[in-house]
Amino acid sequence: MPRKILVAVAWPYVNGEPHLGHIAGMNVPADIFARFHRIIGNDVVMVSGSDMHGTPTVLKAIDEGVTPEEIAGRYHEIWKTSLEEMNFSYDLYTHTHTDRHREIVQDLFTTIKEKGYLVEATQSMPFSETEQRFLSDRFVVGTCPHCGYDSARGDQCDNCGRTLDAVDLIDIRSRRDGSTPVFKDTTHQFFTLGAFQEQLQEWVMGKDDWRLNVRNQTLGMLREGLHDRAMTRDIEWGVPVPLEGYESKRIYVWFEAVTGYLSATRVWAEQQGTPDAWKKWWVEPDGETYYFQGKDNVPFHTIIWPALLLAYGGLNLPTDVVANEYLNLGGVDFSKSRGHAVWLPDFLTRYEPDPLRYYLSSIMPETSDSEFTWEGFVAANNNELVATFGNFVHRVLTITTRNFDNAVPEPGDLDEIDNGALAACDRALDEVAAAIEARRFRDGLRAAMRLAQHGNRYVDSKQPWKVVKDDKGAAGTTLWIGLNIISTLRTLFYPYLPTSAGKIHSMLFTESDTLADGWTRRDIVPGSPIEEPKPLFRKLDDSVVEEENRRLTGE
RNA sequence: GGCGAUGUAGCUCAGCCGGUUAGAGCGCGCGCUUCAUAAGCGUGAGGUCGUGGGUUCAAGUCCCCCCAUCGCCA
Repeated sequence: MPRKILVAVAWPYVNGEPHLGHIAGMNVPADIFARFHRIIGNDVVMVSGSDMHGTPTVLKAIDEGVTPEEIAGRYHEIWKTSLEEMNFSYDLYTHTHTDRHREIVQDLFTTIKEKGYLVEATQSMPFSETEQRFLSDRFVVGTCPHCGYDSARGDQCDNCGRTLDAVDLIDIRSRRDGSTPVFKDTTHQFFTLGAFQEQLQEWVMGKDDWRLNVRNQTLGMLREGLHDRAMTRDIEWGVPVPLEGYESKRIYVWFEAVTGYLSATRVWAEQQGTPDAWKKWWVEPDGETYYFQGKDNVPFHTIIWPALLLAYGGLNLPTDVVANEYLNLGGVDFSKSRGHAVWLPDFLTRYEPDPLRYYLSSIMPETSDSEFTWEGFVAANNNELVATFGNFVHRVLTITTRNFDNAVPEPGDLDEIDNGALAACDRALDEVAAAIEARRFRDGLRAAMRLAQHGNRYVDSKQPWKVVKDDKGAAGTTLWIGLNIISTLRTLFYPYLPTSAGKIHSMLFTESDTLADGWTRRDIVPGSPIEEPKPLFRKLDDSVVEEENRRLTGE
C-alpha cells in the first residue's frame, strides 16, 4: 500500500522577488522529500502558493502608490516562474487571492465560529482620525520606549529588536500620513486556543522524531499556557469576515494563509477531476502531512494551525513540521528588506538550477544558520559536482563508448571487488532513503556522493583503460559494473538533481525514466546502446567569485 | 526579561545510552596515476571539542554558572 504524503511548503508573502535564502530552507528540502516519496512509489501531492494578503505586501503597495493586488500579482508571477525554473515539482502552486480559497477559508471560519471556538472581544487599537480607520501595528511608527529609536514599528523595534505594543510607542504616528492616531476600542473574533492545550500537548509529546528546536519550542509554549488570539483585523485587504457587523474587517492573514495548505489541496483535486481526492491526505487517518518552512513561524504550524484543525474537526494534524534555520549571505542577513541578496531570477540567468540545488542541499540550514558564499558555490560545483560525480560518470562512459562500440559490454565473472561495488550501490540506496525519510537532507546528499567516490576508487583499482588493451572481457566487466554505479547514482540524485538524473538516464537508457524505474538499481542490459557522453556539469572559472561578489556589494 | 536552538579541524558538519591515540567531506602539503571537464586515488599536517566550575576511575558526551549567535514570546 503506498503511503499518502502531503508536502506542504510555506507560502511566501509576495512583496519582492525570491532570493536564495527563501528556497534553501523550504522549497529545496520539500522538493527533495516529495521527489523521493514519488520515486519510492508513494502517493504524493505537493502544494503551496503565494500569500497575497500579507501586511508586507500592503506596505510595499503604499510605498509604490499602487494597489496591493498589483504588487501581489506582479511578484506572484515572478515567484511562480522562478520556482518552475528550479524544477520544484509542485502539483499546484497557487495563491490566496482566489474565489475558491476565500470560500474554503470562510467555511473554516464559520464552522469554527459555530462550534464556539471563536468569541467576540474588544481591544484598544490605534485609530487614524484623518483617515477614519484603524491602523494595525505595522502601520504606526514612533519612538521606542526601550532604546529611543525614532522609527520603531507598532509591533517591533528594528533597532533594539524588542517586540512592542503600539500603546507603548512614544510620539506615535501613522505610517500612512504622519497624523497622530488616537486609541479606540474595536471588536474582533478571538480564537480560544487554550481549549486545545491538552490535546496539543499530548500530540506533541508523541512526536519524538521532530527536530529538537521545533518540538522543544512548542512544548515550551504549551507549558507557558496558550492565550486567545484575535483572528480578525481592521483592514481592507484580505478575506472578508463572514459575520454581520464585520464588513470593514478581514480574517487575520495567518488564519487565512495556513488554510491555503488545505484549500490548495482541494483546488488541485478539483482540477484533477477528482474533487474528493484531497481527503486522502486530510481526512483518511493514515494520511501523512509534512510542512516545510522557516524557523520563524514554528508556532503557527505546531500550535495555531493544529488547533484550527482540531476546532474544525476531522482533519489530520501535521505529521511533522520541518522547520529550517536561515541561510545567510556572507554574514549579512539574507532578508529581502535589506539590499543584500542573491536574487533567484537573476541567478538563473547565469547558472543552472542543479548546481544550486546541490550547493544549497550541502549547506542546508538544518540545525543552525548557514552561509551562502560564492566561493562555496564555485568550490562545491568544481570540486564535488564536476570532479567527483560528473567526472566519474564521464570517464566510465567515455571508456565504454570508445572501446565497446557505443554499447553496454557483456560482464564476465564477478570478483570480490566487483561484488563490493554492487553492494555499495545497494547500501547507498538504503542510506540515502533512510536519511531523506528522516528529513536529514545533507546526510542523504553526502551518502549519495560517497557512492560516486566509491565508483572512482573502484575504477582506479581496476584500470579498465589499461586492461582493455589485452583483456577486453575483464575491462568489459569493470565497465558494466561502472555503468551500474552510474545508474544507481541517477536514482540517488534524482530527488536532489532531477535535471542531471534525467541526463544520465537518457545516456544509459532509451525508454522509461528515472521516476518510473523506482528506487532500485536498474539492471544494465549488455548490448543496449549507450549515448556519447556529454559532461553533466560545467566547471566554473574562479573569476566568477570575484565577479559575483562585486555585483553583490554594488559595483 | 522569559522560552528554544546552535556553538567540535581554515570551511560545512558527524559524534546514540559517558570509556582505547576526537571523525567525515571540501581546502592545504606530499606521493601515485593519466581513462576522464588538469578530473582521479593514496597519504600527511591541522582541533585548549564557546568559557569557568562540578559529578565520575573516566566527559564534546551528564549537572550548574556564564558568554556568543539566531528564532519565538512578553
